Amino acid sequence: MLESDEIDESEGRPAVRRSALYIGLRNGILGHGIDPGTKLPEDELGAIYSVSRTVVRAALQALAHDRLVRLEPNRGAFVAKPTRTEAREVFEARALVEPKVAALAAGIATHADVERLHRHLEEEHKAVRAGKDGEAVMLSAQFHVAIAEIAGQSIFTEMVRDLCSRSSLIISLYWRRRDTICESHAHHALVDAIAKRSALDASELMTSHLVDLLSGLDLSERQSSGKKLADILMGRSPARGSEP
Amino acid sequence: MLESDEIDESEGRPAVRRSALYIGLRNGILGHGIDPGTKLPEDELGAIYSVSRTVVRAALQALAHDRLVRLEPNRGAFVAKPTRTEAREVFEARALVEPKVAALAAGIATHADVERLHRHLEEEHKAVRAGKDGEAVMLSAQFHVAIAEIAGQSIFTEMVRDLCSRSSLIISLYWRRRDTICESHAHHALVDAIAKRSALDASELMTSHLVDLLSGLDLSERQSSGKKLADILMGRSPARGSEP
DNA sequence: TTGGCAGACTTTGTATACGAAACGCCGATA
DNA sequence: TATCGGCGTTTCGTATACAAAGTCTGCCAA
Repeated sequence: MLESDEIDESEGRPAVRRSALYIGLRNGILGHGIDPGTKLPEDELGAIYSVSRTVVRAALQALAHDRLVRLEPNRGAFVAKPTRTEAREVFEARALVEPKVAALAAGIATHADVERLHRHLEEEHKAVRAGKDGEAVMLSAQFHVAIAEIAGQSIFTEMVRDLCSRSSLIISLYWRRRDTICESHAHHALVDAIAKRSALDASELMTSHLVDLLSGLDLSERQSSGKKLADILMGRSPARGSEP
Repeated sequence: MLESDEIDESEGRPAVRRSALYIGLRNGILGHGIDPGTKLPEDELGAIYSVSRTVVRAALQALAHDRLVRLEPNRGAFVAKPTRTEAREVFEARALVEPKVAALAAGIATHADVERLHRHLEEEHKAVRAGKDGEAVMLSAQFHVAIAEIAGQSIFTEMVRDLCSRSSLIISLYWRRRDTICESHAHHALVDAIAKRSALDASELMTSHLVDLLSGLDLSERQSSGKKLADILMGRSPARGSEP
């Protein structure tokens, strides 16, 4: 509820207009209420939110730039379906950016910042215990963004926000059953390192946390046969490993 | 002007529609035909390109997401004016991302890739010799993007593209007179390192090249008194209360 | 002369309307 | 019976129209 606002009302970007539709749709996708690949017809969305197609299109375009929806010319909008390759690339980018950001954050975090992270952790725990999986993933992403905000580098914050958004989508697609507890544990350790102002620890913990996250994903090339076939026929990414 | 297309027709992003207006405006800003801070009225742009305000708004929104224009609610669109802080952050981000990207590129560059870079270098030289300053900066940015494309990581490519766009704007704002030759020299050395498949060299050369670029900028807080004053009065914290 | 106010003008924000392209259905034909 | 082509429906793309917010100018009063 209240955190819906916090996602986008972060102090970093004052100028960009974000309609209620944008926020709602974004939370819907990130909270896994809407499956990847789902079509998002303009009329329908306009009817739901009682706005005209004009504003729907604007929101859709913004979401498309965030890579959360895919705009196909003359076809419409669909919630994005990152490929495994994209997924790997996203995590490779995170592995580069986030340890650096964590180190920066550890270097300048105030007591209030640490307090804030602790509160966030609390919420995460609550969501996990309540079994609200989608919300937990969303809060987890917000945790990473929160660290970036502490680091105080707006460009890095943007990057992390973007990458975490996509990661949420990726997780909803490629997550294989595994214990979520370990993640919360990693977050705790991270906060401790930041509280201790240990940049090195924070950096290394972030690295291993991301490796851990990635290892929880099923990014092997096979899996659902129909999808692969469709991809090949469409000409999207035919080259890499062929599946018998 | 054939390169105008190449900027945005890169193979990385097939779905996003980019109107002629978007491309034209982008090139106008990046090529320094339009000064930062300039207002971009919807009607005027629509008249120039013979399109309705609908498509103008879409292009403006896309540009805003690229941080090339700034959208002020009920005020209109202005070409962005990065602050010195933002400028520093952009280059800090580049310092993190681009050496990594250069190393990746060096690791997998084909002969054709190196050839392409050489051709690009040639164009850069031509632009510099012709005294086309704006075009030279634009080509320089494209060079960095080209390296990212060779690296073959679409997320990194996006990042570099974004950061280079902003850098063009930053350079047009904060560049202090200095020799441009050194830059071309750095690019040459970079290509050589990539041709030799030396990831370490490429990484280090990129780092020093970026440091060099940054040192060519005047990012000190004072500088031209008039502009500074205007900045303070306009952007920072306008004295809310009435003047005694 | 200066400060404040009210009006018109300009520019943006949103809605609606119309044209175009794509998809699906159905019948005709080999 | 399977395939191909035409037609209708649906949805998107663009233009235009109207409403709201902001800005500027000119006037009046202190």
